[in-house]
Amino acid sequence: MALKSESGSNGESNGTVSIGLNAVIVAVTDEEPRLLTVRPSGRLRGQAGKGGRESGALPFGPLDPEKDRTLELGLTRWVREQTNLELGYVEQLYTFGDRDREPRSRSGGRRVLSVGYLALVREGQVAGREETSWRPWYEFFPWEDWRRGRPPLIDAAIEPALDRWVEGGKDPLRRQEHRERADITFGLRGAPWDGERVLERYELLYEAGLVFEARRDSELSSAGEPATGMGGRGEAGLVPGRSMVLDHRRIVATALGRLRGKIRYRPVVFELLPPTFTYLQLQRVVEALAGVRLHKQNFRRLVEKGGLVEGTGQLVSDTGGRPAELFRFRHEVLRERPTPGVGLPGVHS
Amino acid sequence: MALKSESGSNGESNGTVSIGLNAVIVAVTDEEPRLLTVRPSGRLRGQAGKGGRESGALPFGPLDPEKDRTLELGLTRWVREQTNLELGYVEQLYTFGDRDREPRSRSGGRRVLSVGYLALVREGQVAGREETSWRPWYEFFPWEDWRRGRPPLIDAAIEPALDRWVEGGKDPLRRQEHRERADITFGLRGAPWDGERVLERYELLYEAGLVFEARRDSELSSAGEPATGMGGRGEAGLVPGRSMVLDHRRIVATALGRLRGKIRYRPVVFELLPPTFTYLQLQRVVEALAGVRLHKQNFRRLVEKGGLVEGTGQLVSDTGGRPAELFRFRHEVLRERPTPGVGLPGVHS
DNA sequence: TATCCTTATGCTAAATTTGAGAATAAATAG
DNA sequence: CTATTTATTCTCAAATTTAGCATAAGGATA
Repeated sequence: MALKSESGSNGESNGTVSIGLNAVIVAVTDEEPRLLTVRPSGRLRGQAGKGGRESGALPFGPLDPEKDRTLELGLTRWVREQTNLELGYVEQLYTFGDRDREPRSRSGGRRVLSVGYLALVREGQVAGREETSWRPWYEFFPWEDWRRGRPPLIDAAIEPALDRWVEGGKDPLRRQEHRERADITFGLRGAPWDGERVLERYELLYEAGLVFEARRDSELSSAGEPATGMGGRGEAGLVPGRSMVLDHRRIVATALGRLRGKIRYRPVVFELLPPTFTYLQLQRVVEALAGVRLHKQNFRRLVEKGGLVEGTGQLVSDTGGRPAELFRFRHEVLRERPTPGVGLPGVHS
Repeated sequence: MALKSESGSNGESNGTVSIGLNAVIVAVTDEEPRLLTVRPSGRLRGQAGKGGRESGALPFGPLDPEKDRTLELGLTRWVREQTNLELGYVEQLYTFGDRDREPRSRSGGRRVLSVGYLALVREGQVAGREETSWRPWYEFFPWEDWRRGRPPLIDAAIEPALDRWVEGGKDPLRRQEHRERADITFGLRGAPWDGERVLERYELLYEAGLVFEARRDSELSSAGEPATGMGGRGEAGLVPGRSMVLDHRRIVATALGRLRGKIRYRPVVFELLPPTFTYLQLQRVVEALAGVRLHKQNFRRLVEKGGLVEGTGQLVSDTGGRPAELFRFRHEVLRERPTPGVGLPGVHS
């Protein structure tokens, strides 16, 4: 038998779907990474956050198959039209196509895929629309911010809840797997914390029914059994953290994980900084993204040795101490080093 | 004005497109990374390779919006149905949606997006269909295989061709940019070679009109001017390397780059190996993927220290020398180290 | 003004990791 | 038995990283 690809239409799909583009637009202001959110609307309004915690949504727009030559151009076009933001760095993240990503009416029976993008903009730029706001990233993922040490909510809320989830496993083998997975993703019982596993952590919490979206989705799905170990008990037993509409928090988790990985081998941080900056500014932005504090002198040495920046000779004296020199990104580094990123020196200052 | 997302349909697209899933299925046999290709068919047959060099296509299948709950399940379903292969490791690569990816008739006017996946299968497994074949990866990208040193075709064919491309730039600024880009992506004029920039290299060659696909696409597009610096001169001036249908070679380039990056921080190599293996087998697979030779003793030390494998006590004596011990992947490493990959020690044996 | 506080920047000693290869072990081919 | 081949263990020097110490240079304040 021949492969399907041998058949007439070249095998590239028969059923149709519509495509939405979602943008995770990130900026860092006041040492806080933020993302641009819009207020959820229509039948999504109030879907999340009924328990008092308000919810957000990512900006999105449809792909216009006629006008938009490429996905990325489509994205930058409607972002420009809607928010006046001119996206510099844009990177495709992932295409989300689970049928259940929108549990209720499936857009009139039509399947909706959404292509997620990560975009970085300079500090200070803001969209002027009323419905949009820059929200601190870590409001959605409080357990990801280790800049002031291990977040207390891990021991206080997450670990015990995950323990319950593990215990609730059907058979010993299942429980063993759950235990393993919980330990690895959240660095429990001596396992190390891996800053890049943002998505794994969110998905584990979802599976364990510990984030709002999980409960919302299971309540909405008329047929299916609810995910392991959760019932419709309001917000009781939920882990802290602002929820989002549909699967948007998952998309943001993907973005954060990707960005944390990327800063280490590509000079993307500079997309978030003004043209000139001090070493400390640079360090604060890296720390904000990585979610950890870094050793100042070693960070400096690493960046220096990497040839990532060059001094401008100018000094700024609003540092609260000795004036600091302003540096700028050294473009030439791109042709000198294979992986010009900011290696993260050991944590803590 | 409100964002579009405020409007009724939740903003997620209006126009419809169809979705194809493309799989880059990789195995390593005889120290050679190979990918599963199918013979191009229908109006694609003979589109590429008319100059004698035959062309290939990636296996693909449509997404069935009704049946397939998730994209990944859809992929594994039709791969299983068509090839009997049971995909273990599957990773989404990228969604390709350029309108011009298929220059001619656009599937009856309907836009086609394709979601590319990377799948790893164990050495030895092969699909039984006649129309499929495992082709060495580096036939498509001869310049990526540095295991026997810098590929001569870089100096012989690529560098001079890129020089011409650079010289053909319209203005000095353009030429400067082209020069920079050529140097960085191909490691010319003292710039280092970065094994992970596979896609950048392919795209540069495409832009410079040095791969078959570029010429094919520009000939097919009735309206547009041909890309800089190429004309319809048969295969003259093309860089060696087997071409593929549509944008499939671009997808494969994405896969190779991603895989090269990934082996360094996730233990994915083991997906390509039998359950037990010798150090040299492991090393050969890593070398095959990375496209470089590694220092044997240091590689061993690195893998050992990383706790990636554990000895089985069994020996195999078909090594041609002293018998080697068989090792297996140590699952526990996942909970011990944040980034359990095979760091690449310095090149050369 | 002298002192203290703060941040910036330079420097170093110890510990680790890496790069290159010598040395030894254990098989097979003649 | 000897040469050859691959496996495995060690060593040593060079490079990098970690964790601080020390000095510089502002502003604030007694």
